[in-house]
Amino acid sequence: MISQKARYALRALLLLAARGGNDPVQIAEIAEKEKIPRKFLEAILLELKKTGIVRSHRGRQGGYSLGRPAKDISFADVLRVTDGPLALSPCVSVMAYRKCDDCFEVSVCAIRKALLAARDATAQILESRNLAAAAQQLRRSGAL
Amino acid sequence: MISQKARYALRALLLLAARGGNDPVQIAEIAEKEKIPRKFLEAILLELKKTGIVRSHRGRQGGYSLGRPAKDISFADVLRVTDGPLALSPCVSVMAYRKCDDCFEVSVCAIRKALLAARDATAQILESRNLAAAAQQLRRSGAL
DNA sequence: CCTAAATCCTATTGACTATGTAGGGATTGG
DNA sequence: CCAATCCCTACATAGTCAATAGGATTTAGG
Repeated sequence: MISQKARYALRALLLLAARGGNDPVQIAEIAEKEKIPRKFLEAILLELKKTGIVRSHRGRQGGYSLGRPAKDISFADVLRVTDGPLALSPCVSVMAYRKCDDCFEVSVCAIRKALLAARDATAQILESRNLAAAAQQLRRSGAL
Repeated sequence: MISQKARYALRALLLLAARGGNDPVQIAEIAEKEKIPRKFLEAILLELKKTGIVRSHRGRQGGYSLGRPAKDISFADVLRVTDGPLALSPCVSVMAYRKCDDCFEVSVCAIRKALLAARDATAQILESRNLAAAAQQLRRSGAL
């Protein structure tokens, strides 16, 4: 299951994507529109900023906007920031490989082979879904 | 990421599958061979038993054996017991559907559409991998 | 029938994580 | 300058994960 943090992040980013424009949107506004606890959202946006997914503008009239075109921000990008690797095991993670603590021999691990196939399937989907497409979908269904 | 519990469960089940035979294997033996904390393994096997994945024999000369043919026990079956639904969100779970707490309208949720595709891809893989195939793989590579 | 060996069951513990809150520091537009 | 805004650190609370403890129940075999 994805975390609540991930849901909040995705909702906030979809709002930014829907705005499209370049003027920053303030935390307070996002929090209110998306019913996200303000201080928690603050922390989430800060993390997203560190990875370049969003950009911030400080001071009066400040706020957040997307760090790159919405079509270049995938669901996988976001989930990796909020929830860590997509993989079901460190030994099948592409972005953050690590041997399992109790694995005696990676190359012959039958569990690993299955989890690797699962990771590839998940990553293929989540990397192909981006904010632009999702926002457009919402627009078409009249939800925005 | 899957839980440690899931790893232990899969390893224990692979051992049972490799034995093939019908005579029960005792907790103590599985724990020692697979380096699993004995009491923890006890709890895991108990859970697996409740869902029919394994069968137990009490009393002297007791122990555990697979509850059905190894080829009919998928990785998905096991992970659902130890780690809950495969889905990344309750609203895309087939085995345990539930509306997300803060979802205003399921039918137009753009997040849901992506997570649903991810679930289908993962489930397709994990339901197709079973203990018999995994055990055979181990046998071929000389790990058993 | 008695006992040893095994599973079954409930409760508890310690460490860690998830979700949020509090308070103030740093920056910048007007 | 000052007020609005993001930035940062610390803390709180509840829940989950991994493991342990201790005994109750069942059964094979003498």
